[in-house]
Amino acid sequence: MYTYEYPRPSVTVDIVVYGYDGGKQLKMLLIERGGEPFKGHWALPGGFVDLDEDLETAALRELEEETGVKDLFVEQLYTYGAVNRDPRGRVISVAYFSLVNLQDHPAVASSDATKAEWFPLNELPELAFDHSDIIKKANERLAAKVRYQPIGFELLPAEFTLGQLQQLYETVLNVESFNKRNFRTRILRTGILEEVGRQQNVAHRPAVLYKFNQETYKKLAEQRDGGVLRRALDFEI
Amino acid sequence: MYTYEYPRPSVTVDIVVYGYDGGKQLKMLLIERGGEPFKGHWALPGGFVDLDEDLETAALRELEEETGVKDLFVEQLYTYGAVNRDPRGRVISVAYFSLVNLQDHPAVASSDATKAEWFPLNELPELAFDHSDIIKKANERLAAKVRYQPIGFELLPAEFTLGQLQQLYETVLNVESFNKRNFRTRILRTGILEEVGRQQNVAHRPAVLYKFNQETYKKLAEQRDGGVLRRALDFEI
DNA sequence: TCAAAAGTGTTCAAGCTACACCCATGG
DNA sequence: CCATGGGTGTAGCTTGAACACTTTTGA
Repeated sequence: MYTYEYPRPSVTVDIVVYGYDGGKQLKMLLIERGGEPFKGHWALPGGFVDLDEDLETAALRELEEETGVKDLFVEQLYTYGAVNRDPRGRVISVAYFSLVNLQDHPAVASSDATKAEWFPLNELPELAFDHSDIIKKANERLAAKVRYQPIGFELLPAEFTLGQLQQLYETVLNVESFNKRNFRTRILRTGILEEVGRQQNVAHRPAVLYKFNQETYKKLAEQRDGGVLRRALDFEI
Repeated sequence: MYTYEYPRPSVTVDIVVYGYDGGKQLKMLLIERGGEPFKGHWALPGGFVDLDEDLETAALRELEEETGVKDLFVEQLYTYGAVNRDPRGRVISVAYFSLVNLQDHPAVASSDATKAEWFPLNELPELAFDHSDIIKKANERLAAKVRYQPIGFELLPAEFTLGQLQQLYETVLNVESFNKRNFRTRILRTGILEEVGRQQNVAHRPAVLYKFNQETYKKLAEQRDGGVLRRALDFEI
């Protein structure tokens, strides 16, 4: 038992993991809760933070314990602390956000306690706690992020075609289709893609395979953060 | 005394408040700590979250208690939870972010316990805890925010000239000077400014005074969030 | 030889940048 | 009448959007 002079909340982490398999839908990793509250409901992976581990460490640990998915980059999303968000008492949850490609992280371990599953984004079940709020915010973050960062780093396999990249963007931004010509021009102009070969055995003209050049990307990102603004003001209003 | 089956961290809030007075420097609101740890050091306003109040409520309450500043909009910034960030034990802090104009919030109450003061951003003292990390992140957020949101809503008095608005942007983005012509064109094109009069008694051609039109801004923001993208992809890299 | 997807050339309009210039006021 | 900051016209270039077209492969 642990005793304190003032009352303290519990602190948890929840992780929103998006997966992409090349199709027209992103997927999200959910678990079925094995215990109360919300037993039997689907929820985001997550759990209580140990006192001797950082928040991000806790997120990765819980994710692996509950779903078997590991070795991914997470980014903090938002912290949820409404007084009554958890029937067990005051629970403050730090939400994390991650992108993975399903080729690298297909295995979803079903431990004895929990069942884990990838759901298409437009077919999510009803969720426990305020997890649908968290997902809503994560969706907004993703849509914003895709505008200024090459999310393909994480969502696509190491080598991919421009067609796959375009399909991914159309999926994430939920648009019919970009103009192929313009998409290619813009992406290639950035210089963050590097040719690595050609497709084999496809029933059409084989596409050039590309990989992301992390170094070039970092240089460009530094320039941006260093104040070399392409436009003085954007007012993307 | 409060007893729990598992150990729990303490949870605090910290608030980064930027103030603007029309000059070439933004200011930040800091308090001098009256107790240990870091007694006598400067720090962000903040404190422990009560179990029956939301996080944002706690942030506003602590801010008013410590500095007398109230009635402002805050936005969540980031949550800091490194294991050893506080010598008192495991303390997780949810940081908030706010913009105010110093005309409306000049009074900085010095309660018996704490001293509060506005510091120019480039003359900040050494800070307690990991508060300089928090401020660094807040600065990044501010620089990003200014690109896509009219921060003048909060930082300027109700009526202002385009010259003042431009001075603000130059201050926040830390650039020498924008081209006046282009700045005016871009801002006015958005339609979020509304003429409300003219300057009086100035030793030069009196400028038109503007105010922000919140309604027009909301409409535009909804359009943007609703998917009407001005450009398909930005890659502001 | 056909279907399918990759990949290119080019036009037109919109937007950004830069520079030069005029305007109104108080001292 | 001048210093000061407000305010405007416009040329030249860059970028974005759109469309039509050619290329390469396996079946």
